Amino acid sequence: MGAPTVYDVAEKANVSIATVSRVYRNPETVREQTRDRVLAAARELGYVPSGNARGLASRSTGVLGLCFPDYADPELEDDDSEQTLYADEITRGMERAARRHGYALLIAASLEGGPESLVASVAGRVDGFAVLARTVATEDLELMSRRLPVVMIAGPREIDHLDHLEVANRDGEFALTTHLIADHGLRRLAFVAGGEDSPDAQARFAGFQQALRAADLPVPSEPDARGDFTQAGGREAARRLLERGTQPQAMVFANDQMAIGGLETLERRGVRVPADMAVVGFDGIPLGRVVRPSLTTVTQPMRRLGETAVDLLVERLADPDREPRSEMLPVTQTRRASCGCPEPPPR
Amino acid sequence: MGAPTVYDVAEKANVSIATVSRVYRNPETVREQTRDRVLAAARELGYVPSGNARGLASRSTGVLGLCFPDYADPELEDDDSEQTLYADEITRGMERAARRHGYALLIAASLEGGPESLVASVAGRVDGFAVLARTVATEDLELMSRRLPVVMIAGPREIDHLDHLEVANRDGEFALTTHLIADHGLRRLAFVAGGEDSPDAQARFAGFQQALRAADLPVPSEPDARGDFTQAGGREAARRLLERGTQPQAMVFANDQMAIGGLETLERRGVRVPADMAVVGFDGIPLGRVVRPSLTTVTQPMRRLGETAVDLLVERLADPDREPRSEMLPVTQTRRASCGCPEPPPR
DNA sequence: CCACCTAGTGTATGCGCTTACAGACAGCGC
DNA sequence: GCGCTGTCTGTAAGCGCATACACTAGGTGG
Repeated sequence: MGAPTVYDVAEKANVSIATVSRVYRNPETVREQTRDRVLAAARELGYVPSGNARGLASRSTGVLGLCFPDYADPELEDDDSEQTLYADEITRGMERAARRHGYALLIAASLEGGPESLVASVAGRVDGFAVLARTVATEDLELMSRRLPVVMIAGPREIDHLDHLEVANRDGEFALTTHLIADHGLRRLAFVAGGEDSPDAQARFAGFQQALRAADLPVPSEPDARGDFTQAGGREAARRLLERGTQPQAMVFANDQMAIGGLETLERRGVRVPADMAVVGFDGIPLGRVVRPSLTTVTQPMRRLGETAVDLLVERLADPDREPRSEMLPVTQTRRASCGCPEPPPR
Repeated sequence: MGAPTVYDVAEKANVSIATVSRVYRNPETVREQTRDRVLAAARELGYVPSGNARGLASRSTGVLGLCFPDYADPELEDDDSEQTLYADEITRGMERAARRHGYALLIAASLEGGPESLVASVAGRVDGFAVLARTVATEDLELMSRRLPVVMIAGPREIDHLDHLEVANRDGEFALTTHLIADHGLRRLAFVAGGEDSPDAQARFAGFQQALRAADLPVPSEPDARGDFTQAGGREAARRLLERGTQPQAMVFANDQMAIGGLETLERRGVRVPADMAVVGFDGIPLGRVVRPSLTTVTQPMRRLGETAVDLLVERLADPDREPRSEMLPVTQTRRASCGCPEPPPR
């Protein structure tokens, strides 16, 4: 029953446990002949080093953690796919980068069970972790960051000694809006915001405003409509915008899901896109490539977000006293048909 | 620098380390007053139990692992979304179930670095793990399964003492094909297979054959075309099928991505779907709901797959001598427009 | 030929926790 | 009053490994 340990291997290979350990930690310090004997014994016994013991002795776990929001309610399905995708792609990026650095990745969705259990389930098991958005209560973050490196991804920068990572929401929306104005000659643009408190949506709106200002167009102080980041929200917002007195020439949605919902409403109302109405989103989800007309959007570097998060953690692990860093990742513009640009080839 | 330990807390709370430990493991065995004192001290010190030490002492890590294929090549983008989605949804399901059972989830994509590193990075860190598809080399599986519970998800059952989990590929394809024949009166059906060695695709083809046989239609011994599970593969396969002498009335694709590629080809060639050609897929990816015509398919219970995997692991952890189990999860049919059924309402 | 290194290995300690086991102390019935 | 029970807490022995340090054997240069 009991799994084989260094002792078993040492005995079988006629060496001491220290040598067995060295074979795994610093193979170059062990004579080749001895090393082979140990590895043979290990293989024969089915020995695998215990991560626990190793971690305890070397006071490091070799594991990085990621806390992300648990949108994955069984009821929800497609409308949450942006959010899960968001998390999934970041997870993937982190996993790759972590592995490259020799770490494994522990993931933990939040909510349910309270933050207490989240913190407990992650902290003490990892060497450092990343927090996606506002997943973890501030006080817990405070607590944890006293113990180990924490990097905040796309979340509020409430704790200023944490490393921090975000995407250029504002710049991206500025550039995209400017594209509509400058390249397509549009003047009446409506902005559909997301959740009230989403810093992402706020930054995007700011970029939108900035673009109007730069073009000497009237700058609204509030978004023209508000959705909740879902397709349904986008459908509804588009409906309301169509019912206003003077219709806009373009709808700028704070994310792709809403934009796609907006396209549905427009199609049903017989409004031609992009001829009568330009539509753009934000995020760059795969769906945007498939809907008709295909969606012009700002593509976020999700995977790089995850990779960079790991890089920051690894850096800090190497140098705990390094100054906290804040990085902003650039976004790219994806011009497709819904803004009036030509449909890109099918690849 | 050193993080606070039980000793620090014990000293501050004027108790022994055993009591501190008990406060966390078996709170009910500690007098309330003592417990509060300990918790207060812990909070003040910022104490969090070390997972390593805990695991070592109690010989269990409280962590479950998941190994999945690393499709996430930076080059690939949308065409791999089915596969990543597959893995992501299962991951999500596992994460939820694991948390429900009090476990955390460690994930590890394979490839790159060889199986050695995969095994090493996961085993010895977890109490058990799930393997998605043919992610792990058989010999490593053999090795690992001697040490801890392993459940194989949707992979070959090469090792018969492992718990095993799959979806009803054959039944699902049988039912869907039968729907085309019985409800839509189609007689000439073509099957587009996936990768040569995919057991999933094979089972689906078997279901397809079975349906033809049941309807007294000629049963092909080989798929009519073969793709590689990508949209591009589907486009190409559809093209070849159209160039054959007698065209089929329906194309049955082994997965949704290929089916969507097929739709593209058909649209470009002016073949009306479903009037001139029915198209069905398999998987139930979100894209299928959005493409026009919307895709009829067999929906896999991805998330439940993950949840069930965890259930199996937890069961086996509780009773290591239990007989190995093999479960087959049912699939559901999703009838949309591409087979000739009416377009479902937009939700 | 001896002091001195170097490469390779062994010994012993401790990482921070869990958990038998033992002890202390109060309440209880006889 | 005594033993007994039950409740609460402390003592101590590891869990499986990493690693500082000690040690050995074989060079090396003087």
